[in-house]
Amino acid sequence: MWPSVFTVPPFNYESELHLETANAECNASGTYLSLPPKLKSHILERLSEEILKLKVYPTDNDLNDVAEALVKKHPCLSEQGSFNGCYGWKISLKYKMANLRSKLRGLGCPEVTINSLKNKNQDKRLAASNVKKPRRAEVNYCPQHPKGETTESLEKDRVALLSEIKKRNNEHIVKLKMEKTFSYRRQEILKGEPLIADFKSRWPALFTAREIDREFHRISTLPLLSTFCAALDQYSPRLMEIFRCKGGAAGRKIRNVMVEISKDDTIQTRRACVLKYLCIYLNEDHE
DNA sequence: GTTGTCGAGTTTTCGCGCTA
DNA sequence: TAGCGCGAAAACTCGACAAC
Repeated sequence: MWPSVFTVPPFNYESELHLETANAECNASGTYLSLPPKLKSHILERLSEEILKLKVYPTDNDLNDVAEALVKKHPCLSEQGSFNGCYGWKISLKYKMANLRSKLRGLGCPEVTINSLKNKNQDKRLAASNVKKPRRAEVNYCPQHPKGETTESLEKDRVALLSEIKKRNNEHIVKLKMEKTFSYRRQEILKGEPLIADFKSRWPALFTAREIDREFHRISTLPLLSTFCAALDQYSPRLMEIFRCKGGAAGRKIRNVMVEISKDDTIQTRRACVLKYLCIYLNEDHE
């Protein structure tokens, strides 16, 4: 997750010494540092390393955060003539990240190679078209294959999974193979954008409650069920208020089902009922 | 309609090592 | 020490799409 306040990383000894002296001079006499290219290059390099730990595609606001944090920590780096003192830094970071992505693309980093022109559909082979990047909470968006594995070897594991899933008491093996083939599955989804029915026939093992929970965890590093239930519990009182205010046929239906809670007000019943009311509220089949 | 962003490619700048 | 070539990094351009 992008931090609310970006922490500027420490630079190498030489650069820190340079900045320390320049900051002292800036505080004493208000003179800003005339930046040597080598120092600028090192600063951009270190900042881009830190940004890369969080995002391959930082937004304009993200880069603004970084630039602001930089001039806040090192006032001598403020730019005269810039409306906020760091606009030039933001632009340089933007270039730096774009060049870094080009470098990573050349090295085969999957998260950026999926957006290279040669990996786009022929009819939409345009740079800005359909750029795939992690959405909120997607930590392992497009991971690399495990060491020593290739697309071909993982395809063999996928085929093996089709028979493994049919065996009894074989959950452990299925779990291991699903774990192993995660990167392959992600790349298949992101590159191929398959239809759900096709994907389901290729990966039937994924469509079980346990494996969906695990897959969610692999992508977001969060446990799906407990995260969901915690949020459900948090919003339940407010949802109940909304349901009570609902009028019409849906309102009557909800009030009929509400009797269940009065009979057995445990946490499980309450959760089940809130989900049921939500279905009715949204005019969907709660059964 | 405007602004920002993308990948790819190009140009510019800079530093380094070598040589005379 | 100046001049040169080279490579890496930074900066820029392009033509398009996407988001607001």
